Amino acid sequence: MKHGPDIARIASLIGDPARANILTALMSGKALTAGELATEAGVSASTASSHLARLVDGGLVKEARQGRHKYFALAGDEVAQVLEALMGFAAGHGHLRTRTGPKDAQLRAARVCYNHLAGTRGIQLYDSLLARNFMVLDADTPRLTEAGERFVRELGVDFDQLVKSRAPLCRTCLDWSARRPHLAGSLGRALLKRFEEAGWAHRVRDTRIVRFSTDGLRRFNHAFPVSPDSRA
Amino acid sequence: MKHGPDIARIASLIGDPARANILTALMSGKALTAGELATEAGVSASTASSHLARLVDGGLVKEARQGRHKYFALAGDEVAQVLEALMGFAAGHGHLRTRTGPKDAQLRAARVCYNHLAGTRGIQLYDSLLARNFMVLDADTPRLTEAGERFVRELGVDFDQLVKSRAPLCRTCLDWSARRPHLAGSLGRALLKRFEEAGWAHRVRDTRIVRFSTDGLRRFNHAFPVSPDSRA
DNA sequence: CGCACAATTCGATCCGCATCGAAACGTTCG
DNA sequence: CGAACGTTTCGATGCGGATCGAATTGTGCG
Repeated sequence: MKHGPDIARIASLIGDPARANILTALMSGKALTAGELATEAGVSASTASSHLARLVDGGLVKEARQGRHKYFALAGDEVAQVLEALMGFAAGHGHLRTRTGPKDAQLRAARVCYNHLAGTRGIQLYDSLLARNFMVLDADTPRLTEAGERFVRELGVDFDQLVKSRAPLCRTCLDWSARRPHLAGSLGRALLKRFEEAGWAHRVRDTRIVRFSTDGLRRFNHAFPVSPDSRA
Repeated sequence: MKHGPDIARIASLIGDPARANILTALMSGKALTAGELATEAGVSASTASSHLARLVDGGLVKEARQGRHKYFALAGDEVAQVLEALMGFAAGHGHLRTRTGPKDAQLRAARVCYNHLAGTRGIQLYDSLLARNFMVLDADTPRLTEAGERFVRELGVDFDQLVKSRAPLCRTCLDWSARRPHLAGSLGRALLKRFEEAGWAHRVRDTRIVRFSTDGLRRFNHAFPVSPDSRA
């Protein structure tokens, strides 16, 4: 009866409201302290501590002590993927959203998925790279072509640095609202960082929203064009 | 604090061992009766009934009364995707597999993911369609080209029937063991059905394993060739 | 019509665990 | 060293919900 892996164990970890709030908060990609997570989840410090211990034990969250605080972050891209998958389903089939505020529109447009760009802009980036053969899917996970390497170098990404770290360069991640893949992996991270450095966009404090400036958006559209019919 | 959708609600539904077993059983794609699911989950009939009611209420499972039994099935492809995502993570980070039996190897090779082909063979199929431009990713979800349409017609798929139903033709689904996309959607379903009809493969009773005959595998490899280096 | 079987409802039980406050521990800073 | 603060441990409390058996409803078959 019990073939597949122990899915109940980790689902029940996500299943508690307090822990779910913690994980959702960590989707911002930033490492947060135990105290911050406690207020974020709306529970006392002690309960939050207990929850965090369990999350770490379950492999969902990584901890790093720094002075007298302890910082927590998601254990990896894979955890973010699971959470996005859950959000994707819950968004459609959950009891209809209380009220779709303006925040939701912004989240759908561009947001950070753990540490890379997701939402409409994230999909645009992914599609554009594929359409112009800067990235191909032929055999393995998405793979950057030589032309693609030149391209990201021109954008100002420190490519040598990326290659040095062993982490996988390209990865796909399923999108939250539209059910479409976008670019994760260390390249996804690096690109988002680059956009921020270049002043194209900045994260809105305490949210996962990524706001593009009008000028930054123009440059982004120029760098990552898509065929007109797939514009969202 | 509480932006994103209600992920805790549905995660907690999956989080109970009995319900997780039920859902895993339903990943076979077959509709099962309440009684079968009860024994499968290892609980009494009454508790299973209660669980099933909750799963239906949560939108994870669909029910269909037929005579004096009630058949249950997963509510849709999206649910299967969430479950596969969870399995993918749990497989890696769960307490190391009790013992990797021969069944696991077969599951990794070829299995049914709700209703389409997954595992090494599923990935092979997906990659092959892309590599030969029978399918392209350019803008929207993967899309069958004209050449691809001819190709699947030659394989004996009733394509007109597929187009008539409104269900999306192509969809990607993240793989369980290797973290790679494979083909879901109505075309994915139809292809798996075709393989079974043609005698290339058959499902092993009461499992998600798909076993190819030696001759069937030869034909499959011929129909869906891949570049040698990506053979798994 | 009445028996057999599938599924559900009901009531009762019981365990897990989320939660908190207070106290203990560790670190930083004055 | 001592005070302030962040974090964790401990003990106690209470609630939700998983579970079962028995009784009930509903369906098919003889």
